[in-house]
Amino acid sequence: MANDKVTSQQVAKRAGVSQSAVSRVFTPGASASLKTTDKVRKAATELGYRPNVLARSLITGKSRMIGLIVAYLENQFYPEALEKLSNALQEKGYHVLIFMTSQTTVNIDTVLQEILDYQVDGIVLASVAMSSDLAAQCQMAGIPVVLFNRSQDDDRLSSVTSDNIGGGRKIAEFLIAGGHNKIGHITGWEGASTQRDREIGLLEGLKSAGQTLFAREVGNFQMTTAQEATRRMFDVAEPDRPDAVFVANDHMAIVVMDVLRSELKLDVPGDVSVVAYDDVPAAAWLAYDLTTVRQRANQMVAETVSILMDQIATGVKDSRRLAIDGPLIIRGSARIPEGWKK
Amino acid sequence: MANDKVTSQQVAKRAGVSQSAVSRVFTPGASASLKTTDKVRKAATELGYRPNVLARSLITGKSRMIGLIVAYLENQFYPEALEKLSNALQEKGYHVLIFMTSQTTVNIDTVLQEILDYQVDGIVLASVAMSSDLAAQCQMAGIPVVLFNRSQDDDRLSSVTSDNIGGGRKIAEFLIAGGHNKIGHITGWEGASTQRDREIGLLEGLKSAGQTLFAREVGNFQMTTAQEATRRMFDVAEPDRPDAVFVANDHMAIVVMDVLRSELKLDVPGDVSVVAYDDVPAAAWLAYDLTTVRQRANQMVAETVSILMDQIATGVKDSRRLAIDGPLIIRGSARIPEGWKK
DNA sequence: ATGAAAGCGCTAACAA
DNA sequence: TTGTTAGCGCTTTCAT
Repeated sequence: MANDKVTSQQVAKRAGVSQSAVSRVFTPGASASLKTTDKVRKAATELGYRPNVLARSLITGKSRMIGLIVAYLENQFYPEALEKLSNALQEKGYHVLIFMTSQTTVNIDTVLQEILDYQVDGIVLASVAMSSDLAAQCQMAGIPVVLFNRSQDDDRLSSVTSDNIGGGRKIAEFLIAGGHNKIGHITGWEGASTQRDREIGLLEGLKSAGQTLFAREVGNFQMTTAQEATRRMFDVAEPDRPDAVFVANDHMAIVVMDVLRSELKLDVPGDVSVVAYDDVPAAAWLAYDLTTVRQRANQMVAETVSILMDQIATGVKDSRRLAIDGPLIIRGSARIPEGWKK
Repeated sequence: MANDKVTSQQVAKRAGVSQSAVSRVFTPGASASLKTTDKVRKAATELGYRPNVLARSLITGKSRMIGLIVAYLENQFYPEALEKLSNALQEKGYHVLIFMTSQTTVNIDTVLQEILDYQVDGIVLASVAMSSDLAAQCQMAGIPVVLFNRSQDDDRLSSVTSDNIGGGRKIAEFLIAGGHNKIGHITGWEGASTQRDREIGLLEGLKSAGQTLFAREVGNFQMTTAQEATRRMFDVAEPDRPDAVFVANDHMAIVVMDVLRSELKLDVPGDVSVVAYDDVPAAAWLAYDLTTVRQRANQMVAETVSILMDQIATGVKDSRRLAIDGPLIIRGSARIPEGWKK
């Protein structure tokens, strides 16, 4: 019966060795004879002993915990990323300590402080607005920070995003090739780097073709806001109505399509093409069948973990900033240009 | 500049007091004069000192971490619950340490052991198949365990679920009142208590009306499996085709509706009524507009936290097993009986 | 109310 | 390879 609170001391006594011998057996790079190892392991399993990670952390200075700060899990992209991140870290012997910074929470810096109290070995900041440069301070204090799906002008911080500018441009090219010339944009939260970059790419693409943005409304990455934005943009006389719209993420695109079809009786893609960003699972659901730019969550997570592990191992020296290219996934929500390579 | 690794020792020196005085100032129930408190707080902020939670844990035996074991985050119900759980615990000064037990993971007991190594103050097991009675051992060893959205015959363990039997019965009654007499069931994973109970309720309800289950296929709570199940159940000649189906959760119902409509060209609810369980956000999306039994995530989380806090405070004495009633949310995926009270 | 001292469970020198 | 010793940063008696 595995009782809690079995100490290495007790195991030592039972195995007839010193307490440090027990420690060595359970410490990866330590030396112990086969004989001792056997005795200790035997006693340990009999007593149900397992090392106390916290006590170990106190002395090694490594907690083997990574703090994750995330604002909301409603957008499917985040739970997906969290799942992959947690799995990837578990494989390396790390675990994720979660901190939500939802509406109710006072502010992010408070949360960052709290997370530091736990002596985490690294921090992942997912889609969070950072008021201060506290994160940069962490980085400087030697604790690795990586911005996930978000970047910042401050290049002291590492970040992993998709190639949002490239993605925006791909969308513009696709829409233009499809013969659209009244292209609208429903934006995310304008304070987000992802929003900024996606729009930059979109505008660049339009400009190359001699077009400009036909309409623009702010959706804030929120469903309700996007809903109203859609009405403002599309509940107008035909000539003023966009024939295509780039919605800044899939999460909003769902409700955009709902409003377009159920409320305004517009056909997608007959009357208006809808293209979005992320390729969350729901984008593939047939009722939406959304053409969208894929964010390679697997790769983004892998890079995030890689940065973290490198910086933990060798110390925080410099920052890496990655923008991972993602393909446009062609589905049925937007008109497909003649002979377009899938 | 808040440097890491500022100790209470350093603060003490700067404030001109003893190290224990510093500790007292940062320990809730301790006594310190206003004068000392001021001096200490001042020195602390100047140095950027914050207590090391891990060191504190070592002595108090409380880590203020709750371990969450969860299998997959794809079903929206879980990220939603996780978000609420994390928020609720944060308010009480606790934080969630996540452990995924996805396909790749060896087995749950290993994970449970790992989580115990971190000295968590409590464990939430969400929708996980437990092979052994290790969880019961934890409970006995004094560490609170609560099964979330899952129960078990072993009543040593606390659990919080929705009233799955009642929910299943509500669905039967609703479908029967709607005039259906060929009711099918696409099940979840048959090893799950939620599945078992929902089906028990369904069968009870059918029996009361003198009906029996018209068709049954296993969906395993997985989209791909549910897809095949739907084909087997509905790709048949009309007389053998159910006129209604209870899908064991919303997550599967999405794909069931997709197959029904896009692949088999059946109208929902014209040709077949679809009812499910959970009321995840996607159930309300107009393209699905799913009639479903709501699981009150807020309340389930609140109860989970309450059990945890009680048991942490007073010790694990007995177990509580809660089944929270949830309403049937009537939407458009199923025929609505004449004069049905919404 | 405060300081000195002990010790939570462990790792990491240091000798032997 | 092993035991002894000294802490990691903190809380908590115990005196004062």
